Order: sequence, then C-alpha cells, then structure tokens
Amino acid sequence: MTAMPTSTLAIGALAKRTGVKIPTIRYYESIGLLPEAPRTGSNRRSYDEASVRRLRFIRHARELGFEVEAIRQLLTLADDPGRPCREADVLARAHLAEIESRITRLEALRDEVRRMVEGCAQDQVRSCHVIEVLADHAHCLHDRH
Amino acid sequence: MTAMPTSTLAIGALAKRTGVKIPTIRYYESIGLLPEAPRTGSNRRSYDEASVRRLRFIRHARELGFEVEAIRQLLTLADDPGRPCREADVLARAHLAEIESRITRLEALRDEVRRMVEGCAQDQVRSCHVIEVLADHAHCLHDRH
DNA sequence: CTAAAATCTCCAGCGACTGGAGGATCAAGA
DNA sequence: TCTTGATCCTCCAGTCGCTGGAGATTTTAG
Repeated sequence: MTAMPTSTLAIGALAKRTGVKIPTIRYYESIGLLPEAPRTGSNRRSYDEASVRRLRFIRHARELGFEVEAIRQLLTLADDPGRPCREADVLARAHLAEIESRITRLEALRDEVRRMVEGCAQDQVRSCHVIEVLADHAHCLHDRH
Repeated sequence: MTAMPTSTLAIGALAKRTGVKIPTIRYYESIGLLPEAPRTGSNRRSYDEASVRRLRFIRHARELGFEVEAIRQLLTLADDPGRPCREADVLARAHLAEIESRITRLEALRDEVRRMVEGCAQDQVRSCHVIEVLADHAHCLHDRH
C-alpha cells in the first residue's frame, strides 16, 4: 500500500542514476547541500527527477573541483534564477585560473619526468631533473609560490 | 653556549623560506616525510639548507596534487641517485602516466569551465551558462561524466 | 515463507592538514 | 639583570569531504 505519486526513486536508484555513492548522498543531505528528502512510510528517503538534477549539479561541480561552499553558493544562485549571475561568473573564473595554472605546472613537470625516463635508458637517476623541478623555485613558471 | 655549526634554521625560519606552515612541518616529520630534525639543547628542531630543498620538493609535489605516498616514492628516488635504472624507471614511468592522465582530465575540465565562463551573459541567472553547464549533463563535451 | 538485498541510524576513520591549550625557552630592550 | 614578547615544545581536537562498518529493519524475489 505504498503511495506512488508518479515515480519516486529510492536512494540506491538515485545513486545509480547520478554516480554518487549512497553514503555521500546522505552526507550531502546532512550538510544541507541536498534538502531533507521526504520519507516513505517506512522511513526511507524518496527522490524525484528534480533530485537527480540537483545531485548531478553537485557531482558535476565537485568533479570540476568546486568546493562545497562554492557549490552552495552556486545552488543558491540556481535556485533563484532572477538574480544577477556576476557572482557565479566570478566563482567560475577564479576556478578557471586555478585549473590553467595547474595544467601549466603539470606540463612542466611532465616534460622533466619524461626527460628523466628517457635519460634513464642508459644513465642513472643522478641525472634526474624531477627533484630539481620540484625543489627549486626557479623552475616554476609562475610566481604565485 | 649553543653550538653553531654553520647556519641552522629554526622551524619558523624554515616555514618562512618554504611557505609551509609550522604545524605542517611537524606533521610531515610525524609521518616520516621529513626525517626527525636534530634538536638543540633546548629541544628545538634545527634545520639546514638540505631541509629547505626537501621541504620545497614536498610542497611543490603537494601543490601539484601528488599524494604523500607518491611523494614518499619520489623522495626515495631523490635520496638514492645511484640507484639502478630499472627500478627508478618503473617508478618514474608510473608517475609520468599519472601526470599525463591528470593533465588530460584537467584540460577537459578547463574546456568546460571555459565554456561556462564565456557563455555567461553577465545578465541574469536565467541566461547564465555556468548554472546550466553544471546542472545539465548534456552540456558536457566529454563522456567521462 | 524465507532468504537476500536494500535501507535506516550512528559512529568511527581516512588523508592532509590546522590550530588551540598550556608550558618552556630565547632574544632584546630598559 | 630583569622582563616582556616572540618563538618553540607536546598533545590533542577539529576541519573537509567523504567512506565504510555495525546492527536493526524493511522490501522484494523465488
């Protein structure tokens, strides 16, 4: 005698549809990133398509490296579509800069490790530049650190 | 009557020179990433230039997202420059693969975030692509997520 | 009807720090 | 010389973003 409004999802189904683990979904609810899910008569959480979208939003943002606090802000914005989006833009741009910086630094490191691996064919690690790259500030392309 | 060998650094000085916070330095020592620092008569840790290099190494590797375990391996490599090629080669190649994978993933993320930012009309959230991209899976260029 | 699967809550732990409490020690100025 | 403030010590608890186990219940498939 379960009331089935349209089609509700159990937490496991939501997990499968979004790729977010069950404990993580509960965790998101506990920190208020997801609203408290309505419960069935036997106290199980039930979700709908809106939940899927919201959770995908969160997952996607996490994959993009956004911190939970940033996501919270983004969600607030998303929940209020009449608001100016400058805030979201600033958030995203800051993140973009960080990603680009990481790529550049990783590319420098990759080149050095590559050189090491190639040099390693006959030589020994003593010709390794990796340690220098990591240890020596001067090797950095950026001045943020 | 403190014995001053050449020039030793107190933990605070090391922190300033490397940009690593004092508690973090102690933490690194506690997990064995840094060797136990020699102590002065009054039980204070003292460091030298080698410590500076090692700690900078760790810091840079961490900034690039390497886990402590990976750094531990890289340090082992660095500590043993005469090490036979084969061993070092395997280690280095594994790290190279990891770096390359990381670059690829970051580039994908960069493209997405870039498209979000560029699509943002600076107007209202209803026309803001940041929200859309994050909310809607279909906006992704890549299928990994 | 029963056994397996899914769910619930609570709680503990992870990695990698971060910071506070409470106490010792050092460096410099009056 | 004294004293004040900065720095250091250890220990321990908290942070973030999960992750998984224990033990109890409930649903579902055969």
